[in-house]
Amino acid sequence: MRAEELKGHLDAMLLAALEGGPRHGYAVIEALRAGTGGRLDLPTGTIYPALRRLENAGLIAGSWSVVTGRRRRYYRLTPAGQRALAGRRADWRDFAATVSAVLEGGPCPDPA
Amino acid sequence: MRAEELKGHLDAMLLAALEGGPRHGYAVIEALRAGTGGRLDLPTGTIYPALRRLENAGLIAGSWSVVTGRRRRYYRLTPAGQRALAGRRADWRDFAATVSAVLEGGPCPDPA
DNA sequence: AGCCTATACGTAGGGACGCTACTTATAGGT
DNA sequence: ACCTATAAGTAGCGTCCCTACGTATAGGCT
Repeated sequence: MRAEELKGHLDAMLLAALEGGPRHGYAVIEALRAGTGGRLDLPTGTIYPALRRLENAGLIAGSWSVVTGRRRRYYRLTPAGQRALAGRRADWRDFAATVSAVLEGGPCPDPA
Repeated sequence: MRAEELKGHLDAMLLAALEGGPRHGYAVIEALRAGTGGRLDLPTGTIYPALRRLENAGLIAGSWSVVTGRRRRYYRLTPAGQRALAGRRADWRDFAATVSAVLEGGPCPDPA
């Protein structure tokens, strides 16, 4: 997975990863890795700033808790986040259809 | 189409737009617009630098010509560009499958 | 003649974003 | 004592697409 490909689609996947219930950052990484058969293995330097960004945007809400001595920050989707997720899903479908039309569609005939 | 979504996928679409034969920049814009039903309407400030980038990378080759008094730069795929296009197509399929698995797949069950 | 639009190419600068590399800290196994 | 897994975070970097602008010709309209 090339890095540039991901740009603009990470937020949608993070929101989707939180759709099934609150998760902390490390668990999000593992959920995405497991959910994609290992194809998506994001570094912490990608995840943690992205979660902060989503939190600042009001799409997710975080809270600290301590489990077996380790501090964890659990994030849950806010109502705005659920709406954003629905929008991002629609965006993705539209985007995927557009790119597929160009890449998978036959070569554009020369209009000349 | 949000801007960030496109990142990393433009090159593949430009290569695909040139697969049917040489085209100049302005014609590439129109071909992509027509091929996607107007969903992809890229500004010239996106296309021209991108074509330069692909040319510098050796994936396309450009040559000037003059048609009805207007100068045009026609680009054609190089053999390396054809190989790159095949690779990018495979990348796209893999990427699309990965994102779809996360967004369209059911919510990841809580392992707890 | 004067003006506007379409055609056609280009650059400069900026904003957004994900990654690399590094730091801090606890739990548990060898 | 050491190493790995778990868990969170930051600083700085590089890439990339877009906005805004500049240049020029062809052709239609008034």
